Amino acid sequence: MEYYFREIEQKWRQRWAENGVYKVGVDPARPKFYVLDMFPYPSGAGLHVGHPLGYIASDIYSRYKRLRGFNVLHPMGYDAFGLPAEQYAIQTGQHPAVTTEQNISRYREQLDKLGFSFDWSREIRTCDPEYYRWTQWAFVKMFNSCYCNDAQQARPIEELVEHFEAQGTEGLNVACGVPASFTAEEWRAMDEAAKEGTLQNFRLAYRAETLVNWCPGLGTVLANDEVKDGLSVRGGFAVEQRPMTQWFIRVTAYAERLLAGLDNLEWSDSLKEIQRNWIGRSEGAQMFFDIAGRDEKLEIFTTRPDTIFGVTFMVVAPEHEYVPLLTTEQNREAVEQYLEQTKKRSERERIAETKRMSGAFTGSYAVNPLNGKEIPVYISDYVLAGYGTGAIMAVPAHDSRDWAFARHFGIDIIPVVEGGDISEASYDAKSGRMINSGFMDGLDVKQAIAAMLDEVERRGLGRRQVNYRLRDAIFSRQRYWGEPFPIYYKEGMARTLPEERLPLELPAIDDFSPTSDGEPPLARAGDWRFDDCLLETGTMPGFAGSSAYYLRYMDPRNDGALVSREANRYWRNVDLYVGGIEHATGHLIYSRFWNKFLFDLGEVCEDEPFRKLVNQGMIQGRSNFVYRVAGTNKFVSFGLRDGYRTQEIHVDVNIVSNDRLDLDAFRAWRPEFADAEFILEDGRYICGWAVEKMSKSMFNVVNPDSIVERYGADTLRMYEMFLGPLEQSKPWDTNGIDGVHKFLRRLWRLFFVSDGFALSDEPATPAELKTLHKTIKKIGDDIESFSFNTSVSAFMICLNELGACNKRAVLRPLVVLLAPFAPHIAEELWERMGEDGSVCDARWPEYDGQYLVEDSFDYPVSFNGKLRFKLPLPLGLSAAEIEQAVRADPNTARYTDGREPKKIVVVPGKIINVVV
RNA sequence: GCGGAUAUGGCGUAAUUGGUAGCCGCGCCAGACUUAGGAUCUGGUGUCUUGCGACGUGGGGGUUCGAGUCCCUUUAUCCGCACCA
Repeated sequence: MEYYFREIEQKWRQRWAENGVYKVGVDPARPKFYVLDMFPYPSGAGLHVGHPLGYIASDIYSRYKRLRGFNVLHPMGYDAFGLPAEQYAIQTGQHPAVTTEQNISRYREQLDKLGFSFDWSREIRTCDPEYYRWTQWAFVKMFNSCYCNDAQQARPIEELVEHFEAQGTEGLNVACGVPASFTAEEWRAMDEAAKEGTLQNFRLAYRAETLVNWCPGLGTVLANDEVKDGLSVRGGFAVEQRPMTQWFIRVTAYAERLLAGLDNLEWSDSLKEIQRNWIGRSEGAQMFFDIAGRDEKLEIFTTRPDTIFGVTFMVVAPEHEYVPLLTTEQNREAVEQYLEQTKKRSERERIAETKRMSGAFTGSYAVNPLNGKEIPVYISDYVLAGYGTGAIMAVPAHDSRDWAFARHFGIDIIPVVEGGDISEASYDAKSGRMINSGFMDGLDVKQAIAAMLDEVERRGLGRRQVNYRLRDAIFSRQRYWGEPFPIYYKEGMARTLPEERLPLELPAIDDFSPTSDGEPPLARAGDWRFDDCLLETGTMPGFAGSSAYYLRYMDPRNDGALVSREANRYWRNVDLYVGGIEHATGHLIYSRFWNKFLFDLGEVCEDEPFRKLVNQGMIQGRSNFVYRVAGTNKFVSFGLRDGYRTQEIHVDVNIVSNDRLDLDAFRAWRPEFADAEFILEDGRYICGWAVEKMSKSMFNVVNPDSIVERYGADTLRMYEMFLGPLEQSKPWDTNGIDGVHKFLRRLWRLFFVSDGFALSDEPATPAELKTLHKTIKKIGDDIESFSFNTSVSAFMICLNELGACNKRAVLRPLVVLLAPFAPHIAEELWERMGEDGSVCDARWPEYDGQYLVEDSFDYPVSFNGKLRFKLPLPLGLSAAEIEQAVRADPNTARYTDGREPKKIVVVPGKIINVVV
């Protein structure tokens, strides 16, 4: 009987849904396991064949865990707020809610065809008010919290106020934007607005004016992880730096915990490394330099305090607050000209011109605190306003940027570390002996750093300091399709909505572009007010909704809490998270922050959200080409194209199979090719190919629906796994899917005898048992280690070895093994075998070690490392006995020319090596 | 520039973690059944060589009885960060 996959798959999809086979709930009697996929943004283009890769892997793992007796939570939902829907709305006037809804149904339809074991009763959408209510709720909590550095924990803002009332900033160690210092009296003397202004400096969600990434193309600000190479990640529009007042989340308060927490996570080293670099911890010193003739001091940060004797100038960022103060009358014109010039340069140009040094002398001098020398202070945009203090001490001898600057402006270059040649380039050494450095002379760089740090603190020139590259997250977007802020403004002060007013729902508007005076679209809503006060018109960024969604899945319909204590204590956190590495510096940082914050509040019981994380590789496109003979409508096959002048044209990969073009389909593809003629090789037209990004314009997008239609979901699932290691990026190549499909068909046929379903109850032979148990062990080991590609191979090997076996004793366990990979066919066979219930609830077979043990072994015998022959010997011989057998073997005499071997190396069960 | 990863037949890949390199699949070749099939089954298929055999895991060197695997060095590709002081 033929393997009629279409009917089988449809039948089981329906059955699973009707019987709620994948519904789960809290069950203290069973161990839990939480498997999560990164939920998709439902884009208009629908799913392509690359999207399900991670979902298939996580589904296999979920089903496996379930067969192993775990209560598996495996939910799915949609990250439904976002820019593309809104951009589309601006163009077409269609409400984003409408298009999003349409896209979601399309996604659901596509996902349903793939046989996932999602518990859809737990579906969530970030744009659902019942969901984003809890995003807003968390934001209010952040607004009302600060971060105590001593306790390393978020604390209620009231505690901070109490502290101010009692002792001002005295003894305060709370994360803040700019250091503040005032007494209790001064605090009490402040009016409400001043107090609020002060508190903003400490709140975990706060408003501040700083330089932000403004994207005119999108009409909104963006967080650092949303900008790449000076362009917006979404849309690729230019981004500029602009001072604006925006909402921020004080992620930096958690920098140390975000860094330390990585150590205990089962994440790939490369992903951890990306996060470590993004957090960018560096140890060094904060130091103050006197400004000649002034009371103010210039504060800098350096990781190399040891090089202080090599400092020959100072540089401050163009945006530094001291620039007006430092600029003398004679230099005013030059400085202003430079400021003008840097302002005009876009972020992109600035990045592109990193090698060109530019700057201006301010006219002021700073004093080197160690040797009292006066050194000039410059401004230059190679110093960033946003990092450290926006000012540096420049050591041209040992820093390439400082060196280039010094060369350009003719400033002294004084070496302080021995061994480099500084005439042509700086000597950026991190070790070596100190010279020209007073008390540090002769010390190694490492010792010198320690010595200098002591000296700095002893003399009160500054102190040890840790700096982070991580910035606070810009949290507002001047857009419509996002979570509204639970914030209103009264007397110029931001206030949070009372909790009972949440969710604050998005108002209906019909024009999604900014207002004529540049206000965000929400300003168009007629009644965007609370208590007669204006509500915040910005909305939250994309990462807001995805930062705690894994918690909501635990208890998705709870209207009294984000997640109940009971559900949270049971499901705890995500045991396995599968998703793309592109979220390394965005979502995966923010949700860790969000979770830690909720942990501090006692709302959740785990400090880290995702215990183990697997990054599936990206699926690239594999394009096909035809070769048109120049100036004709003739197409020459790939192998013959060298004889012609040809033009390479992308051809739809869906009308190509194994690089062989379907000629009729090609003629029908586009009118211009209707009369195409072909120059064939061996009667076929062979296409060329290349690996490219999967995109419509390259005609290399493969839709999973078409594969499911042609081969079935089970084949697609297994083939995607068979393609290669899960974590590796690879092109989608449909060549070879036949092999997997053939496997399923062959397997199917084993269960039938002359077209009728029939299994033999004969006992299995030792050889069959050996194959079976080998496979059980292999599949189990492979799933545990996410080597799904090799497990698919193992199934095929198993089938090759079994031949025409149709014994229940062998095939029944095999069906269970197969169930995670190809659930539909497994379910069908399970039913036909007369088994009770769903194969989902079967027990994973245990392998029996006795069948894996060999009784003899063909020892490869090599002479001086070269394999010469194989010697079959029974297992269990001692090394000495094996050596005896080798000496006695006539072959040995042949390869040693009759001489005694010098040495015989025996690795029992592996190899024998004879050294002659 | 800094950090991370990868490199194996015509192609995707595998290798018990230092022990017979190339499992499994695609493709290709041959055959069987058949005769419009892009179906099914069987066998073969790293390179060179008529053969014996030699060579072979990006290149070069090393450790070892033995290296795809470990060490040094180098090249190429991909990813992340990027004037981060």
